[in-house]
Amino acid sequence: MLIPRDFFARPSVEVAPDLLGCVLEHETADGLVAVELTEVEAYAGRSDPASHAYRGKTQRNAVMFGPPGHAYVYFTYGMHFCVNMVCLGEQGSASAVLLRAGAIIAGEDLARARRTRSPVSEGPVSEGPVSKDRARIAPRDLARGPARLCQALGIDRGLDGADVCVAGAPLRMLSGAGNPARSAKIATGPRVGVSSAAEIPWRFWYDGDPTVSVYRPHVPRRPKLVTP
DNA sequence: ATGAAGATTGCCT
DNA sequence: GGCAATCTTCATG
Repeated sequence: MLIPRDFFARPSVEVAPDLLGCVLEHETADGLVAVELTEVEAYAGRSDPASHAYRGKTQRNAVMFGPPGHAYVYFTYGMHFCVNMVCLGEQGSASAVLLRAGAIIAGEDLARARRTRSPVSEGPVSEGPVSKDRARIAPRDLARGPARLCQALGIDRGLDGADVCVAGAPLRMLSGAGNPARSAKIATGPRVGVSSAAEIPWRFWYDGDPTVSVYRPHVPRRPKLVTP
């Protein structure tokens, strides 16, 4: 079932755990890919130093300041896209939930084809360079990580601002099967690297699920070496 | 105008 | 475990 907009009209920390088990579908000319969410992370917006919205509204994050139930897609590291669900749009809170990982439940072949191309290649799946031999990606790794999830679903900046609460829209969010056994195994934890509000559990995931991304501490790159 | 850092990933040793 | 790839955004001069 399509998720009603009211679902997203709450603080992101409340929405995040409820998104686990929900299904994000993207339908294109190439076909349909559906992902059941297994890991998400909440961002509080203006009050959150780690949020893109912390320093106010810009062209890039404008969608976060809009109504809930829309996708905020951003480009990072020169090659990756990540997708968020905008929550509580009113009051300029600009909160959102980052979709970090999921399990492919439909369109696995298409997802694998997309994941086999170079990260930022545009256009039809039938084109674009195939990088080395990534043809045999394990199913659990197809959408394991925020950028991988976007690539598997074929999400790019063109979907920034897309409404996921409209039936028949290319990108839509469906409610999950409501598996109680699974819901009971939701793990939470603080985000690493953010000192403020560390007491709030920002990350939510299905404990033990193989598609949950592995934590890799962020290492700032050393400054570019200047040649004399 | 210019530069540094980034809600990451894949490949290298 | 380390580092390159690659470019947009934001802050500063």
